[in-house]
Amino acid sequence: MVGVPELPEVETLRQDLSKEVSGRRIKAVAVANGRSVRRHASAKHFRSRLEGRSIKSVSRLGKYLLLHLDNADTLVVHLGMSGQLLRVKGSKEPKPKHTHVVITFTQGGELRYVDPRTFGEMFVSTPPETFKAPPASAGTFSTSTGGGMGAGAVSRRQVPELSHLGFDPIEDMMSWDRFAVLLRQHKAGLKALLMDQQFVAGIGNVYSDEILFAAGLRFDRLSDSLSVIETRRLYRAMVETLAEAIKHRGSTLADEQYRDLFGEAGDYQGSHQVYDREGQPCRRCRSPIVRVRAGGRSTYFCEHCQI
DNA sequence: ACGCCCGCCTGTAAGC
DNA sequence: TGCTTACAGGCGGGCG
Repeated sequence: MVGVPELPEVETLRQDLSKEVSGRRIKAVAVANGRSVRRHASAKHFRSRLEGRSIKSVSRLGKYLLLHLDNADTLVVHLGMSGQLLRVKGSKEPKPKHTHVVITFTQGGELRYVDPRTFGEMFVSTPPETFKAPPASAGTFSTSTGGGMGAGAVSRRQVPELSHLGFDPIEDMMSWDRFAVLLRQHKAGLKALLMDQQFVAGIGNVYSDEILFAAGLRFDRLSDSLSVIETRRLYRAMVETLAEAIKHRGSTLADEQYRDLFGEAGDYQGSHQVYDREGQPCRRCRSPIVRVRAGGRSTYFCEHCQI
């Protein structure tokens, strides 16, 4: 059914990319489908921004991968619904269908971007002037939801195209009190709020359901109706569910769509409590998992365990 | 102003 | 059996 890369899948890719491509120099870039680089005026423009550059480090903001280049530019990768990033040792290996971009390194090997549904994209971002020459004195930058100065905050300033994203739940830790304030400020149903990238970045349909089950809260509870205990449960559930999924290298569902950098499946789908488990017994109370449509999306939950 | 819903896409699977 | 149709969903934009 679904194999959408969310924060845990993208973080797994980031960790592997960090080891595999940091320090590598880009020899050539081939674009087979211009739609994947649609933010650029042309594929040639995209290529020219990358060729000859080397990759310094790899970070992540929500579901976006950030490959930092040696000239302060950033190659941004978003996998959309069906994107895959694959590290291949030699160029002779057969290219999968829908291979839209191939980045070849000078020391051999290549990075392939595969995306059947083409909802994903790649683009090169240039930091704004204010970031290029940071004032030595002051860290007076503020973020939309104020998540402190974690790696997410740095990335947000460096990549203006991603300035709309909310805090990153793994990179930008915050106090429960701060989280409670944000929940009251952004009044909405809990599932809609968790999936709102401008509130918190990186959570999609699968992990929002898993987080809400872990928190014992229904998808339609209003965010300003939580008690102090419930607020803490939600924050803990969010951080711990995502961290646990990262440990298991993400979820590869029935469609096998998500694959890591080496083409391997994730391992967390077996730990899912509710997602894609309609009619199956709740692992906690044995009552059947219910599926409803909320905000146009499939929503799974336990009527007994979530209130 | 804000929330909902469409359009973008292809692969898969249910339905006739 | 084979074709058609529905569905899956991240995200941006438009409409109510």
